[in-house]
Amino acid sequence: MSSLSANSPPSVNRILNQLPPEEYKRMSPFLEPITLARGDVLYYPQDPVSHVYFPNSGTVSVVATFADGGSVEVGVVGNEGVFGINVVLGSVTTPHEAMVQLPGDGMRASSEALRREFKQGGQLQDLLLRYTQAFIVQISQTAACNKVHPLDGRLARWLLMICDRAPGQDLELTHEFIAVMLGTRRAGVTEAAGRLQDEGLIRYRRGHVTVLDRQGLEATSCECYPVVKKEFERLLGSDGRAA
Amino acid sequence: MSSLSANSPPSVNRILNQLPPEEYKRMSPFLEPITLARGDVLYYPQDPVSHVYFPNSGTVSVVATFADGGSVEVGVVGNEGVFGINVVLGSVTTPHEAMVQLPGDGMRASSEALRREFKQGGQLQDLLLRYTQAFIVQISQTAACNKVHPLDGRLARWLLMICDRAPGQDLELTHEFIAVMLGTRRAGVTEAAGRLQDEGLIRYRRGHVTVLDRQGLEATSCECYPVVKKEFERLLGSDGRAA
DNA sequence: CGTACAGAGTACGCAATCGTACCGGGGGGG
DNA sequence: CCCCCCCGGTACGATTGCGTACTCTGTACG
Repeated sequence: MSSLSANSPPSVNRILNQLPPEEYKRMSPFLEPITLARGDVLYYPQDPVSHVYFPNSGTVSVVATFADGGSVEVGVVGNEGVFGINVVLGSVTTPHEAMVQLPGDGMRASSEALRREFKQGGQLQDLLLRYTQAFIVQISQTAACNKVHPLDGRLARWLLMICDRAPGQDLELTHEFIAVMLGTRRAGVTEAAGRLQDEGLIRYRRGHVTVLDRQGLEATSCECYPVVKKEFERLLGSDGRAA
Repeated sequence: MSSLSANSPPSVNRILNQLPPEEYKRMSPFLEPITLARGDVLYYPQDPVSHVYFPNSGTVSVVATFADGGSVEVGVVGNEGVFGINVVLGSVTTPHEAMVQLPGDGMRASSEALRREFKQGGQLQDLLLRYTQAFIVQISQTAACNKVHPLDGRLARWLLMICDRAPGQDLELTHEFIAVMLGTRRAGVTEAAGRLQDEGLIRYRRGHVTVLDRQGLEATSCECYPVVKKEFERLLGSDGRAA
């Protein structure tokens, strides 16, 4: 696995990992380890964001929620990034929700500490801004994708994105949960996932999805997957993981 | 019209307008006036962005394009913002296209000059980052909206967003053009626009759309319009325009 | 060992939108 | 002045996905 490449040991947050020693030292008093448990809601819409999260493993979904109870994922954060950039951009709240999708762990920093360090203008600023740009591309592509691409391709793309941010090929996911993320019916996911399984690309059973044929999935996925992946690699360094 | 409010004279870019005099003075040698003509493409996907655009009037659409020729708008920039933030975030290219939707004018700065001034960490940095956050919210909400909201509501929302950034109520827009922005069929826009017209909310004729009943449009629009608008007002100041 | 329940399979009619195509009118250019 | 073409109205079947609802089956728990 390329996950052992120098740039990105597995289970280490890649932004923190790329900080020069002295910057990391400055920040470390304000960093505390945390665990991310499945389904944890880090923030509800309009909640003040008191801490910024740097996952080491697991994934966090950024989700837009609607008055009628509907919801759609707009972005995913794994160990390649950070949740809470809004605080360095100038706002302690966002209208979106952040919830843990795949469990894992990570570090978090208080918003004030991070903002203070950001203002220093060092490497951290640079990394956070580059990540912001990559994240914007991810959201933008999702916006377009949600409109024009049919479910099968979007499901394949979503599984790949999650898989890129997960330690193995086996993902603990239910159709129900995937449906919430993709903004469709649970039954719709069952149908689409069934088709992917028939083609031998994935296998699933009661709350588990296993990726069997990564290349096949990429072929089924809509073109949005490579677009975003390439941008992440270009902006945050390519090492085959979480890109 | 509230467009005469102190913070935001009509036809002045609100980011440049909020700069302290000395910062504006530092930048002014690198600013040049430009006109934005309908249909101009400021940048094609993957083109290096040599200049950052600050519209005074008119609107610029950020559009995602697909291999099959399809396209969807992911965001709009008017005099409340800037096109090209990606260069200060760390990348001279984006995978998206920027095209002029409503003609107007504005200023542009060379990417290097802007990046240099941004690094100074003054008010410009603050303004650009806050705008970035607002823009992220706009894109995110669009991502979700594109998936779950029917065309009528999305069309109403889109017209309101454009109207907020236009000097008057009369917009030079064809159904064809709107269809490209919303990522639907031209015929679909004709049908939806017909319904809005039947309800007396808008009137249109050969390339012109006039907003007759703003409040009615807001009532028909999906909930995404107020969500984004409030964020823009909160982050960039409220003056009733371009928010 | 039994039961309760979450997760998944499936089916039905329906609504929205698609892709396409053809038509008519208005207005600008030759 | 006329013609052409851009713009908009409309129609058609096809498709995708929705809402709902009923069923079945692992599996966790008592």
